Amino acid sequence: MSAVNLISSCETCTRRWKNFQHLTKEELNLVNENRYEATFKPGEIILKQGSPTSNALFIATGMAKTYIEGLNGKNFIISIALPGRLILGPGAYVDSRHTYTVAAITTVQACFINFEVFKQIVRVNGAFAEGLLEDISAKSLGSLTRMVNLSQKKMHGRLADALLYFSDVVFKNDEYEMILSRQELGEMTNMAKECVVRILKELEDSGVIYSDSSQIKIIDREKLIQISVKR
Amino acid sequence: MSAVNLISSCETCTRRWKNFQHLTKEELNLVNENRYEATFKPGEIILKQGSPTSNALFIATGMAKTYIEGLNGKNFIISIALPGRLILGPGAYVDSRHTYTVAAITTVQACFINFEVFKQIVRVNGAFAEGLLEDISAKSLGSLTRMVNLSQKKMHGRLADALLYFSDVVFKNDEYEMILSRQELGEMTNMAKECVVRILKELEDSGVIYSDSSQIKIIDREKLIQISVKR
DNA sequence: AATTCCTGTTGATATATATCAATAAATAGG
DNA sequence: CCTATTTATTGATATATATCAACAGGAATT
Repeated sequence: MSAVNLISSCETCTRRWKNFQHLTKEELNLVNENRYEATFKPGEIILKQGSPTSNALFIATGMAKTYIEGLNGKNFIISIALPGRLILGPGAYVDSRHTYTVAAITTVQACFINFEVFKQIVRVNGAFAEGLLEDISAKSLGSLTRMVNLSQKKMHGRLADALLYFSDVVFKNDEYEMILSRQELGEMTNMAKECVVRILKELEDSGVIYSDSSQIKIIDREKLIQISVKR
Repeated sequence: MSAVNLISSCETCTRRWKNFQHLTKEELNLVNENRYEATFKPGEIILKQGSPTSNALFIATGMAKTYIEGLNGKNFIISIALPGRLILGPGAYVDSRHTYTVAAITTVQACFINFEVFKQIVRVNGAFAEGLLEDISAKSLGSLTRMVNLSQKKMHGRLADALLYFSDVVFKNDEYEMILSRQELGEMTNMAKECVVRILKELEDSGVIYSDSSQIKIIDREKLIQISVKR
């Protein structure tokens, strides 16, 4: 972890969380004075599940995975953490513990904001509080939808969902590098890695996607959406 | 639905949401002036998924089920709605639509609070906003935990979880009336109704619970918890 | 009381999915 | 550049779970 700040201030940061727009100059300064930066190498853990929520996290550059360490050491990948997004599990307002682990996938430049300061501003700034409520609500809605999808869809549909998530949310492109291993794709879609391999191959054989071990290209998006909805 | 209010005011209501303690007398009056009551018969729909979140809901007496209407008309039961709890899906702060349907199980006396008024108070009262954040966060954390449990546990563990939920959260008693049908228990634990029947029988045969079609009694709680954790 | 319509129950079977074992390919370290 | 280690792939098999079919029992309706 580097001790030198690469970002000069929150005020001028181009990748900052959208909700910071509701802060006064003084509040933004307060945030800026109570943040620190760190750089993580691929694979390194940025936040550990169960540790105290001393900080809210933001990613300036790079990508990370957020996951819950579940039963028998089996992980459950929740999302890909991206620049500009608040990374703060619901535990912050429940048991003051991080709900999930965050681990760097690429090199990650991270920004930590003191959570007590953050929380204090939430108390006095209604618009900021509402922005946080919107953020947490969106994530909560996402969890509910995902829970239903995981429960009611078969493997093909679940994997299609994951492929579309990378295309629509993570890379905003029909062609992208698959930054997760087959094992990890399984941890995201609740399937065994062998099944991930087999279904990716099926999707390729039927002309829906192109795939080699590290690259994915969505060729027939309509069909992929159909698979996502129907199975 | 009755037009007469059975509850005289929020100020004196003994079943009100805990977070109302942070409101000033004026704010509580404002809430009270912008609420209306209604009584629902078993089976009736109180809030419909997808409809506008014009109101936050509270239950004064009775019980309801909250569920998402998922794929192919298959429902997913989220929780049992109980008196004293805020019933407001995350959609309220995302797309202004109810995320799930709420249907009465018993006769339900419900209290509707105008959501715009509610939201306005959130903006100006920091402690109330924080209380709402805690409430929403607790539900979000619950969803995440549930998602992992549904994904990683086998049928026995999932059903054990449901039985413990009724005991610990809904009835606070080791013996209770099973207010859901086998079909609905399946919609809560993601299993076919036939499997619910079979596993309930197994649990009874092995002396963990007593069960007839409408009554459940937890006989060996330790063992039930063990099944919940291990399978 | 007869009828209808649910819900619950049971056994047989089909299907989805995980696990196991073996090998191939890719990657990291020396 | 070679070796060690992880990751990907494939086929065979085991397991978990859903579906189907048939019937029983209760509650509601006529």
